[in-house]
Order: sequence, then structure tokens, then C-alpha cells
Amino acid sequence: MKIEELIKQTKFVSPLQKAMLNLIYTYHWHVDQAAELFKPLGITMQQFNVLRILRGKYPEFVPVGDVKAVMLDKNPDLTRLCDRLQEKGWIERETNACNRRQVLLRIAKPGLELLEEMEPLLQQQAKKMDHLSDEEAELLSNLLDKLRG
Amino acid sequence: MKIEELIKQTKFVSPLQKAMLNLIYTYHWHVDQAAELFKPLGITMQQFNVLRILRGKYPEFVPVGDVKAVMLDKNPDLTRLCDRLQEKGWIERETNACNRRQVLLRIAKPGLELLEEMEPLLQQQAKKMDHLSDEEAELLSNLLDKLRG
DNA sequence: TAGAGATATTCGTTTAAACAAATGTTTTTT
DNA sequence: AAAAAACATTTGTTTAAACGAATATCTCTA
Repeated sequence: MKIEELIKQTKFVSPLQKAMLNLIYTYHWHVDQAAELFKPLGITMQQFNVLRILRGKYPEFVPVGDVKAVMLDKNPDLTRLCDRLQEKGWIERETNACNRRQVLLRIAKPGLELLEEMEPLLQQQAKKMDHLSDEEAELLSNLLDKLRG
Repeated sequence: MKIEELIKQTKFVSPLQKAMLNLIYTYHWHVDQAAELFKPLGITMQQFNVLRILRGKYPEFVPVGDVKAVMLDKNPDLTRLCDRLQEKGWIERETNACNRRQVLLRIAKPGLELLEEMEPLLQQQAKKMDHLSDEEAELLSNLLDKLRG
């Protein structure tokens, strides 16, 4: 369904404004879908995002600041997000001996297992979203890059 | 800057996953920008969104449910969002005499004036985002429509 | 014309987001 | 070497989001 119909608006200030409204709408559409998948597992999208980043570096430890730098949203409260991840046993946390200001993070075994479990669910969801060809998906990504300038 | 560099990730499960990560990143990028503009005015994006919808119907009154239906995010707590808009004097609220379950909303004069004030600021921000041509913006919007299926 | 069911919004409570200020640590300057 | 500045993260507090349950009203059916 086209964005005009979904938000019942036919006139837009510009094609760019229309695209931006569509971007916001599509983002929320995606979040709603993902939330359904994540909720029964007791994990939020942001938490999942952090675990994904840590898995990418495993078995290295990574400073909190480095994680923040590459997060999709620059969550200012990474401390308490990590508190929650640690309570669930999904990550390990320790201060860096070489630089005691830094706190180092590493994904723990149960965290890796959780991501493992989620993989088929994620792929299943991805399959439902097969409306774009690989070429179109690439094009979309490139347009988003260009949008940000 | 391309998404690969921004999130320091070179391998993606699929072009679609890359596009989705880019979508999420770009959304937050936009929200961060918009927040700077909105914050000094004491209004949030969601509140702005509601005012915009009400202006589109002015001088009609609109049921709360109708507003929710066309919102970009389906905020479940429109009641308290409207409380805040009313406290600031930006909207009027009254129960529908014909159907006393419904609450009707209308943007008030100060709300219209606020939107008026914001217009040049929004256009100014839009000008900074001139990296896409009209055709490319249309294409982006169409791809997002197609993504949702 | 009760009463069951559907609809539209609100309220209560728990939890997390936002923001500013503070803490502890390292580096740089004088 | 002491003081100032910069850095990395944490903490405190206010505010809003999330979610389910509740209220109030209307509609339809028996």
C-alpha cells in the first residue's frame, strides 16, 4: 500500500518530504514487526543490536565507547542497557587494566546461544519481506546514503 | 558516508539486511537532526505530527481515533500526548455530542501560529538535505512502498 | 428492552528514555 | 610535579513510553 493511502495525505511539500514521511512510517512498521519477534525472547532491538556488535568482535573485548560509536542509534544510556544485558548473563564486563576509565565488554556464551537461536526466526521474517530484489535493495541503500549527503 | 563505514561492518547477510540497517540508521540520523530544531520550541516530533494532521483538517474537529489511524507511529498513548498539547494551548478538545465515546480534537490558534513559525525553519533544514533530486526522492519513496509489500 | 458484545478512550503501574551533572582516570600544560 | 583539561563512563532525577486493565458509551440481538 502506498504511503499516500496509509497516511491519507495526497499533497506533499516536496518529493523529499514525502520520502521522509515514508521513511519514518516504514521504520515504525519495521519496529512493530521486530518487536513481536523480540518480545517473547525478553530482548529489545537495541539490546539485540549491541549483542550483534559484540559478536562481530568476539572473542575480543570491546570498549563501551566503541560500541556506542557504531550503534544504529546513539543511545546515551549504554551503561544501564549493559546492566540489563549483564543481569541476563548475555555479556561480560570488566574495566580495562591499561586504561581504567574504559569498561570492556564481551558477549558471553549464553548471549551467543541466544543469537544462534534467533537466527532462523530472523531469516524467516526476512523471507516474508521478499518484495525487493537484491538490486532494488542495493539501490535503496545507496539512495539512503545519498540522502544523508 | 556509506553505511558500511558508519557502522564499520563490511559483510551483510543480504542486500535487504543492509538496506534495513541503513533505514534504521537514517531514521535515527533524521530524528537527531529534527530534535535539535524542535527542542527549543518545546515540542516533540510526535506532537508536531499530531498538530500537522489536525491542521490538515482545520477547522473541522477530528476524532482521536482518526488521528491515530494516520499517524506515522501508532502511539498507544494519544490521550496523554493530547493532554500535553492542550496544556500548552495548542489544541481544543471536546466530547462528541452525537457519540459520547468519541473525543474530538481541533488545532487551536496558538497551535496554528506555532506551525506557521516553524515553517521557515523546516524549509531551511530541508534545503540542507538537497542531496537527492526530485526523481531520486520519488524513487526512494516507491522502493519503501515496495519494501512493505 | 435487557443484556451481550463492540467501540473509543482513559487510567494505573511498571519500565525505560532523556538530559544534566558528577565521578574517576589519564593526558597535557606550565 | 601540580594544576588544568580532556576523556570514558556512571549516576540522579525528571519525564515519557509501554502495556494491560478499566471505564464509558453505543449497537445489535433475542
